[in-house]
Amino acid sequence: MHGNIYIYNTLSLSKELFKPINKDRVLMYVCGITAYDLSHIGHARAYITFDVIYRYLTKLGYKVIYVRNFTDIDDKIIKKANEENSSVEKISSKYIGEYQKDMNALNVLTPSYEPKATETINEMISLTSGLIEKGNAYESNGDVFFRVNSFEGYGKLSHKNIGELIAGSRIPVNEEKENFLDFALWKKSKENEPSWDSPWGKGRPGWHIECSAMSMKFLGESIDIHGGGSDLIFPHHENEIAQSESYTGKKFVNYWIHNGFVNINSEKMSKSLKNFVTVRDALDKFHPEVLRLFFMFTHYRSFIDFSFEGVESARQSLIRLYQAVNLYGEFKLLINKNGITVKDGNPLAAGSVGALAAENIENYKNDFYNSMNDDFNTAKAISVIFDLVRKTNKIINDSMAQNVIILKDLAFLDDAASFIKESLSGIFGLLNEDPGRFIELNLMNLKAANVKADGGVSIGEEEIKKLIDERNLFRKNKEYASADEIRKTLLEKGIILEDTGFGTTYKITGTK
RNA sequence: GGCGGCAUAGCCAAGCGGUAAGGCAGAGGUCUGCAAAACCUCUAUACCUCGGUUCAAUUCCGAGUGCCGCCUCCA
Repeated sequence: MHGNIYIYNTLSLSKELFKPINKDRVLMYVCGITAYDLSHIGHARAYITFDVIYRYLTKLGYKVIYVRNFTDIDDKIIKKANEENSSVEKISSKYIGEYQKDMNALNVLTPSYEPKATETINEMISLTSGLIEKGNAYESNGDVFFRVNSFEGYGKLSHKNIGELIAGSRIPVNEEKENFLDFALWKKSKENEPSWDSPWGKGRPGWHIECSAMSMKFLGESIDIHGGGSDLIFPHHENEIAQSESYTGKKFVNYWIHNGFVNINSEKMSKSLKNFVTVRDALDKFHPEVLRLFFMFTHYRSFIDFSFEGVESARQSLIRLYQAVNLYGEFKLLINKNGITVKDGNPLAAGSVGALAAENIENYKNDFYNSMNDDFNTAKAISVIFDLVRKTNKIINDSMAQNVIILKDLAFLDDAASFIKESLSGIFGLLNEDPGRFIELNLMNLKAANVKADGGVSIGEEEIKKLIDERNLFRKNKEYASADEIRKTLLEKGIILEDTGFGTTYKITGTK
């Protein structure tokens, strides 16, 4: 364990010391998707946010039981099924599948449980019955509504005043309801809609009741963390509290965590504005780790503007991280080949090899964990990693220049490398690719982006290699004019040459 | 109208009482025949405005301005 965690709780609008109900275990529930369409990057941000929280708490040693549900019965799904002449079951299972593909691609870990609403109907019915018995709900012509006035704490999460809500309402009054704020726990089903038998006739569950039912079924009556997008605060989460606490008489959730929204070019992302970006589209243009890093550069509660420039910036940053890992790998290889002398002893003169030997990896670790403990401040935690990267790059460069490294620096380097790996990979879900391959692919993309990816290349690998050999012969003989001529010829065919310490490599950029 | 949030360098973004993290871009340098890549170094003297509290405010309080979200399905 690394210190105390403080979490911003929507209930109190402030950061609170995190104390799980059971000190070794965390019960966490996150509202999942309604399966009727492809997921967009807003979903990606939400689930990456909670993925990092899940990974981090697990890393700290907590046994985290994480539930993330699927809403597979709902008005929108029914509408979509009708439009496509399909069935609710087919539509929901299709989009659940698509969602899982997206989450896997984004390296979002699978929660402990992923229940579907339709698998929890019995629990919802008994919850609803119980609420009627207690006087917190009433049946009205086949529908069952929650009586908002029966729950004293209504509004405590969204910090709303019920009286003002009524005053400001423009919603047409539903005649079946006693009060316009009352919300449906059970809906009488219409013709050709999926339905289940209930004490109130055939019907289907309302939306809010499912999360209470699933949360209680898998995690119990009181849990530690409940999360979701900030748009769910009202009315969804407010309603969950009302029905759950009325039913159990216990506090439903101790810490409410809500992530901020994703905007597109400073505008709210919405279907009516047609500025939706699906996860699919984003992954088409960017590596999943780039997207993860992009989100983690901003605190999870802030809104984030999704722009090409922003993600591009994150991509360059990720390359820098991979370059550092790569540099370290090459350096270790050099040491193994005895290209660098490892010597014991004290740091040499200030400013040269060993001047950094006093660095202690623990300082960086503490900074990192303190940042994460402060309401999961990934942006700050990442800055610590970048500091470390600069430090290790410098040590390696200095050592390579003098072909010598002292033991203390080497030890620091090894510790730093494993810490970078464990934090970025384990907690942030990054750096899971082979560094060399990642760098090559991404630098290639960078160039290709300026030319058009489909540029025709009218030259084979054999010929390229032959020309490279010819050119290197010219270079060896210092006949640079001829050497440059070959480079130019290849460039015209869409091939860029790069002379590295390991020989000449080439990249295909296309010619258009 | 009610509730909540945000305003920090060219761009993005942390910090939130003791004098400005990090990333991208940019500029120098190292390396290289040249180039590319990489690495290093540098890059904020009114932190939206005006008041107030304080020895000290970007950081707290008040007012203002400008954005944004929720109040209706929504991650």
